[in-house]
Amino acid sequence: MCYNSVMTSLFFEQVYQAVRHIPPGKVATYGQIARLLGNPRAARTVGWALHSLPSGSDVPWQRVINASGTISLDTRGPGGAIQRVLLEAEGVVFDDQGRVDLETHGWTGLDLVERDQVLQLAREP
DNA sequence: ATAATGACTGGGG
DNA sequence: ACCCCAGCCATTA
Repeated sequence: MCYNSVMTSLFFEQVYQAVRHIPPGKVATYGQIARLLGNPRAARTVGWALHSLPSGSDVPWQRVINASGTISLDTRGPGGAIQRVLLEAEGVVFDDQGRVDLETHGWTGLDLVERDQVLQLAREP
């Protein structure tokens, strides 16, 4: 529940738990995570949660991209470049326009039982 | 309590 | 298919 002495909110914890379930080589959408947590319109907040992650966390933040299949961070800058490298190292393929085929690499999500476990985990780590 | 802040989205043009 | 924009919403200051 604590990251670098910083207490995070329940919603942020739920986001982190959900993202931890995305397997290597797969990607999820900000909106997809938001819907999974029962807050379908909190996509921006999901981005904010990942934004506030400390470096060195065990959350595979790189596996979350936008609904267009592209990396939201500026891919010309260091952050976006790192995200792309990390994903490619997991086998994720980018087309010539920097897009990921969500049909191929999109995470199918959790079943209901796992979803409840995620929510529960976030509540009581 | 109020206002600002994003690693977002869906729809319209 | 691409660009623009209004709507969104948990967190911060």
